[in-house]
Amino acid sequence: MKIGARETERRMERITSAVKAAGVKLTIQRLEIFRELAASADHPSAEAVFEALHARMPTVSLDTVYRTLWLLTDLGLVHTLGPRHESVRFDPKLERHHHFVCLRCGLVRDFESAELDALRVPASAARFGRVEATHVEVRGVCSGCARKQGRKSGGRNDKEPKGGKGSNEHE
Amino acid sequence: MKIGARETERRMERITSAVKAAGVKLTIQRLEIFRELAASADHPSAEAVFEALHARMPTVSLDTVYRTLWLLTDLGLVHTLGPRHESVRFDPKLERHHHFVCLRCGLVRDFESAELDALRVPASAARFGRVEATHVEVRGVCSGCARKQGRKSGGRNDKEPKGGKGSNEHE
DNA sequence: CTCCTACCTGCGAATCATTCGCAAGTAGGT
DNA sequence: ACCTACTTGCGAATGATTCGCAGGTAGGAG
Repeated sequence: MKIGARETERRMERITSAVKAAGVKLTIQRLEIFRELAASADHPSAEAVFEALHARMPTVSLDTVYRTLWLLTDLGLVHTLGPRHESVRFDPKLERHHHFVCLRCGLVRDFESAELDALRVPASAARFGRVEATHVEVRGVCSGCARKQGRKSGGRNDKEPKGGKGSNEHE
Repeated sequence: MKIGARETERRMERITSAVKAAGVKLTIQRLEIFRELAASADHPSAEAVFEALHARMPTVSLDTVYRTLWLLTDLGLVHTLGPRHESVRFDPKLERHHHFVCLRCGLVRDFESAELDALRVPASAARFGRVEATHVEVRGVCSGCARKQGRKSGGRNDKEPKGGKGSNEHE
C-alpha cells in the first residue's frame, strides 16, 4: 500500500536533505530506493523494496537495497521492526511484564508495572481488531552505556569490528 | 545471570506440568533445557542455552535446543523478543507512533496517540538508565484473522505448509 | 566543462542462524 | 518386558544478510 503523493514528497525532502547533510553521495539507485520506501504505508522488507524497484530499475542489486536501508537506519530516518538481524532471544519470565531497551547496546531488561499492564487502548489502535494485551517498550540508554560513553557512537548498534566483549547484551 | 532457586523451581513446575498436559514426552534433554531456561534471569538465545548446557550434557544438539524452545513457545510458556526468524522490516513513518501487532498473522499496523507518547515511566523501569521514549505494542487479533477464524490454529504463527497467500503480512 | 578521487554499485562467494531428512534411540502406556 | 509413536543427533539444506573486489560515477577542484 502507498501513502499520498504529498506525504511521500515530504518524506523524500526530509530524507534527501538529511542524507546530503551527512555528506553521502546521491546516486540514482539511492534516490529510487528512497522514493520506494518513502511512498510505503507499511513496513517493507529489503526484498520487497528490491522487487518493487526491479520493474523500474532492473539493474539494482539486492545488496545495494540493503546497504541503503541500513544507511537510512543509521541516520535515524527509518526504523526497524524489532531488533535487527540477530538470533532470536527467549524470554522465560512468566509474569506479565514490560521491557527497557538500550538503544546503544541492545540490552533488554524486564520490569513489572500494574499501571502499564492496564493501559487504555486508543480507538486509533482498537479499530484494527480485537485487543488482547499491551506491551510497553521503554527506550533509552542503559547505565552501562551511559558510563562508558566517550566514543562518538552513531553507527547502528555501534558494533565494534572484532572481539569486543561488551556488545549486544540482549540479556 | 540466574534467578533464585525458589523461583526457578516454580517455573520448572509450571513448565513440566503444562508440557505433560500437552501430551509430550519428558526426555532428559528437554528437562535440562527447561531447567537452564527456567533459571535464566535474562533472554538467552538458543545458542546460549546450548552452550550453558554443553558442559553438563556434551551430547545435546543445538537442534534439540531449538526444537525444545519453540515447543515451549508454542505452549505459551516462554515468549520471544521481537518477531521470530524472518527478514527485517523497515518502518519509514517519521512521526512518533505505536504498533498494533496481530498475534495470529504477524501483521503490524501503525497508529498515533499523544496519550501513549507521554506515558509515565515507572521507577522500576527508569532505574535501568536514561529514558528517551516509550513505544507501545498493542497485541491482539486483526480483523482479517478474526474473520477467517475457523481453523483450530494454535501453532506458532500458524504457518501454513506451502503457498498460502495470506500469511505473515508484516505490513 | 573536464578531471580526479573517494565513495558506490553489482555480483558471486561467504556467513550465520535456523531447519530438514532420516536412521537410531527411548519414554511410557499395556 | 514390549511396542511404537514421539524424539534425538547429525550433516546437509535454506534463507537472509553481508563481504570482497573490480569497475563506475557523483561532485568538488581547477
